[in-house]
Amino acid sequence: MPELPEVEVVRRGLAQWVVGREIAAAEVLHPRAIRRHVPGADEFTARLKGRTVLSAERRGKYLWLPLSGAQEALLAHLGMSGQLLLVDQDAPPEKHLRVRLRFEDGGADLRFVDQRTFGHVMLTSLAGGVPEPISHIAPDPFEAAFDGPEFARRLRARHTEIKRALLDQSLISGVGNIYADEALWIAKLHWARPTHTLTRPKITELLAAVRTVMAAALHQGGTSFDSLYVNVNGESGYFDRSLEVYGRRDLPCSRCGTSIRREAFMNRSSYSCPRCQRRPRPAH
DNA sequence: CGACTCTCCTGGGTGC
DNA sequence: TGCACCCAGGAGAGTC
Repeated sequence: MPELPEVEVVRRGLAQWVVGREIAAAEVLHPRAIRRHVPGADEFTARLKGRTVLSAERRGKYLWLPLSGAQEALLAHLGMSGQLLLVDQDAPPEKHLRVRLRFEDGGADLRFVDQRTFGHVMLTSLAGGVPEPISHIAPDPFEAAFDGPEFARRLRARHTEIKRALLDQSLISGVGNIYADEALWIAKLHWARPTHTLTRPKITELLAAVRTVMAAALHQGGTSFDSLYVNVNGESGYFDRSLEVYGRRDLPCSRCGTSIRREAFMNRSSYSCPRCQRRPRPAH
């Protein structure tokens, strides 16, 4: 489940191994992978041919590669299971290979492999350096453009639960289910805490927790990827060791020893410590 | 427009 | 061994 740290690891790999190379050919092996590219597969491949990758950028969980020529970029979202792999061009196709880019230099392909097909790629215009389809996404907490006081103001104006707000990419981008649970545990907040009851200092504390947990994950992930393998892999578990609550149902809280609980939340799971993270009083 | 639910998808795990 | 079922979850579409 790639969130900001995992996507940043991929971005760094792309910056090192794909930037500066000219695309020779693109191939779409599954139409769903380019479902957001409205003009379709033929147009997608035609427009990519001959373009050179200029850089590798990221906002939240989105990645994009600005291209030579018009102000356009190849935009990618990894979804749940997406991987961007650098693979020898003669290597056999992966079982879930969706899109393949070949390069003029004859070096490794860039392959988009995605088992569950929640991810996608598309070719899109850039407006002020940001892909047009993600103009509604807020900056992520590691960007200079991220405005902490504005985030606090908007959060307090909402009438919803804090975890819903953390997962809302238009308020703050890059946070997913795993790091939301981890940050809430650090800040000792229950996921159902109403946003309008949070004080500004508490929001500052929570924001610091978000940055702490993501920076720690990035530090681990950034040291574990192979130079020729740009990978986001939910099963590798390379960040699992640092998790305090996510997936730790019935295991002891490292702060107080109480068993971690799992609760249903938005058709998924939320993990928390019943003692450190007290459920808010029901609204009435 | 805000708040919320539904939906897309595949494969691993579980219970009978 | 087979099969029905559940679960993982990001984010756009749709509803009220």
